[in-house]
Amino acid sequence: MDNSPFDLAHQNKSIEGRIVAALERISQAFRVLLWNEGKEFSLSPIQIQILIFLLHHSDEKRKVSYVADEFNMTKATVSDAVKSLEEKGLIKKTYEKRDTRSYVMHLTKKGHGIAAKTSLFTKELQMPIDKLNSDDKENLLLSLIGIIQHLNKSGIITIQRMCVTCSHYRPANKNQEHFCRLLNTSLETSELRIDCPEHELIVNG
Amino acid sequence: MDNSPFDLAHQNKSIEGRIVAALERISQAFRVLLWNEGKEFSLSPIQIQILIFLLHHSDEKRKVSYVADEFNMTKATVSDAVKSLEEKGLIKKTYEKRDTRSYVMHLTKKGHGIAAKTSLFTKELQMPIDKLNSDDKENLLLSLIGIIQHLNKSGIITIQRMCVTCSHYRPANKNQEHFCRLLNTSLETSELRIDCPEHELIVNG
DNA sequence: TTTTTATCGTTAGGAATCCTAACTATACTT
DNA sequence: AAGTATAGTTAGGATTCCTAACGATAAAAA
Repeated sequence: MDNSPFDLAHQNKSIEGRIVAALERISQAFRVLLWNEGKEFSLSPIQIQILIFLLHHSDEKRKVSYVADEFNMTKATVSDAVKSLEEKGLIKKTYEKRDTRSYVMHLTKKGHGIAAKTSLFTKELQMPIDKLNSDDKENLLLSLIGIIQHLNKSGIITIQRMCVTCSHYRPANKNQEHFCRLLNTSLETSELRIDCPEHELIVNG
Repeated sequence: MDNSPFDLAHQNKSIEGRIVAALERISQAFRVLLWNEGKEFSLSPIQIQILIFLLHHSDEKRKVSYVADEFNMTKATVSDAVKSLEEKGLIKKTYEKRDTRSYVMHLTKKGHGIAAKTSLFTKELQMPIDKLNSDDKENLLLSLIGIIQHLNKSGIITIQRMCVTCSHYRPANKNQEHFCRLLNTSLETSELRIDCPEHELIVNG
């Protein structure tokens, strides 16, 4: 049991354990940044996240169920937050004829303004990344993509829209580049997307 | 304004923006993992985090104020969680003679057991990291350390105990290795710590 | 067509998060 | 001895986040 890859000593003393610890610290930072940003506009973290999400995603994703999956929360939780955002006049609900059970959320002018401002909440994280050299950035991105992919496979992150899980994507082999069959172009490593609007999940069958 | 490093297009289209997006996803995963883990033992995320923290840190850090700083929360929030942990019989408070205002938290046997189990909640993150090659791991660790260092400088993360902010540490230059003056040994990149018990903050002046 | 089943979102109830502000008690300063 | 700083608590409040039960609509099966 002592040399199990997951024993405590290992978690603390191995480089893998340190990387996890570092990621944990950074994820704390996100929470802090989100909280700070929230204070300025009297918004909760989830409320801000929803606003920002609406800024960048298309109608079929602007629904309670999708957002709930996106943020790994229940519909009830999202419903609460949406209610609050509506009362504050930051979003509007638009019901469609073909299915009146659900609705699409839209940012109001005011909501759009706040979303645009708060979407910069990650700038403190971006600054040190800017300073890395190109190779380090590529390695970092690839490593993180690998981690997310695994988290996705094991069901911890239910939704994502990365190239590497997309049916349009063909992976890089030796002497070969990443390729997107939808755009019909090869992709640099630095162009691999984390959140592609055209993402289509690979279906096993 | 369009070419500002922080405009929206940049955040989405640059590699830096993608790295941030990836980190954001991973930080969501931490929340999910913590929540899942919590369900098993009827513990909230912060309660688990405190238990795990107690598992690895010395007496002078096992106090409400320190833990509050560690997790970037107010003392009130920590006080609540501690109260709950005490009621559940997972920790005990030990008052010291020299200062009866504060106390040191100790894990009970039961608390220790749960802490040990829940401390493995990051194993899903560790698995994909294990698969990276050594160079990638080192680069990843270094990149993350740089990010944390910046977050620390700008006051977002108040406490950390990394080599690179320690008074015992001498940085690597060309042809030179990282060095710890306390241990009096050079350090491999893979040995750089994120949470060193001997950490002493560099004091300017 | 009618019934059943599935899906969309809401509400209700509850424990916990997380804050600010005011408070008690102890310790340190002068 | 008085004033100031620090440790932790409590109270009050908005929000998070859950589960469970609930209406309403839509899709599938009978």
